[in-house]
Amino acid sequence: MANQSSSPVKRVTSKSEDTKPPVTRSKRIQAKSTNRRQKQKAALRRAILEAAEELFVEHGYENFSLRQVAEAIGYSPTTIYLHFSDKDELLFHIVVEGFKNFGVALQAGYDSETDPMARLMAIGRAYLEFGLAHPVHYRLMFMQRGEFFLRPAPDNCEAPLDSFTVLTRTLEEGISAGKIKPGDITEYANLVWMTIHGIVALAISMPYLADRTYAETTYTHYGNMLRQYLCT
Amino acid sequence: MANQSSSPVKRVTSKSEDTKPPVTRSKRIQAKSTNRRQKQKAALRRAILEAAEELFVEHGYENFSLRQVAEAIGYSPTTIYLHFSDKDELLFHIVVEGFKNFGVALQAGYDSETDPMARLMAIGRAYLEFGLAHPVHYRLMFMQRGEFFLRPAPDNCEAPLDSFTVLTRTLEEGISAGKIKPGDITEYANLVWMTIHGIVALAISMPYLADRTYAETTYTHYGNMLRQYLCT
DNA sequence: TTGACAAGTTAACACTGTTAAGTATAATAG
DNA sequence: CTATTATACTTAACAGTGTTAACTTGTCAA
Repeated sequence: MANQSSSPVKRVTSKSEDTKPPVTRSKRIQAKSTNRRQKQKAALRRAILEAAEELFVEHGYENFSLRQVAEAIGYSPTTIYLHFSDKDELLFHIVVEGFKNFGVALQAGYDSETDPMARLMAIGRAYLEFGLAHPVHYRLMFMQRGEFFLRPAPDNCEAPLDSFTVLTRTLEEGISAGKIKPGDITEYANLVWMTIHGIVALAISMPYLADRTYAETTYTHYGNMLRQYLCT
Repeated sequence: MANQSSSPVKRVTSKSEDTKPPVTRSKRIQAKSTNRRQKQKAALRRAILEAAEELFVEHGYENFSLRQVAEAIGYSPTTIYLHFSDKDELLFHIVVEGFKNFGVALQAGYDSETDPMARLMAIGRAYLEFGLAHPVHYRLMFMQRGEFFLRPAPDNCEAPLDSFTVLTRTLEEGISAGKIKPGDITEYANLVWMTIHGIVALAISMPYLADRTYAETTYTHYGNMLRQYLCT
């Protein structure tokens, strides 16, 4: 245990490479210390994000404040600025998280069927369900802060736009399989996206008028209309 | 000129009816005075509304403040509260004004054609143009404050919902004329509304992605799809 | 032990919507 | 003609917001 060289000869390992564990005790302590500090920092960052997510869903976009987040995690409001440049960056991370779940939901719709047109309808249904289940997220993602949509994702997260590749792929496969009329895939994707967005968006913005029942019946019409238009 | 009875006999006219001009000079002055004051009050109210409208369009929903309005009209912020109960009521009046223009635009679309299906498409086009021309209003009306949609209009203004009667009427006439497949008119109206809303809303929320060109091509598809679905 | 750096806090600025209290002026009553 | 009252409007304040600068405190390296 005390078999370590405590001689003043210091520079045993190169200073710029951390691949191998340091030799001296002080070096090891130092390494563990910085490691612990980094973990604490990451933990606090995650705590901020989780509290922000929760409070955002609870209070909505308009009534979501950094001071609430600070109070929730038991830190001073300015501490948040040590981890996020401003409120927008925090919101953007909520959006990225939302698109992650959104993409998974659409993919699950794709996976639930094998026929291209059935897949398309399943994706549409997944889209609808996501919007109705997470209205506050959906608002932020598609209605309030649309500029986030094209913003490059922070770190090895997929960009919001990537959530839609499953849609274009479905359309491609449908055309290739001869089940969907040949046509511009981007135009098709926009048509599908925008129309289903209308249903979801109005159901969210005017829940009393365009509630789930309305959304359902409209979705049925929407499905029939789309099938009639896209099917060969 | 001085031929007026200045005798102390006062109560010639009944006190509760203002239909006839008062007899004594003091009564006449009083009447004109209150009239002038009422006009001034109404003028200030209108000035507030106009300044609010302008600043709202200029700065958008998020950055629109009562203090800005007050500064624009040269009054203290609290003066606004003598004419409107709170910020929401001011916004609601902007919405009502927006729906007025919106209804006129849709009606103009209706009037521009005679065939029911052509009218439907003209209404859709008018809807699209309104949204693209007045994105800030459209946001407020359909995306940000959807709860205003069913709120009863203030005074002899038509309610927001009334703007859509032209749509249901067109569908009715189309079915009656045998040009549109029989079906539930409300469901048809919702289908038409929600899908066109999706196009407009995304064009507004993501102008860089779903710009006018995208909206145009999608609208073309939308029109064809709708025709195919609704036409007999 | 000293100096540098990191983490976090306090105080402040410029805003926001909104309310209560105060003021000056005009209309009315005696 | 004076006294009161109502009207129109303002000032000051409250509680809240995002954000910045300056300060304190603790940890580590030399």
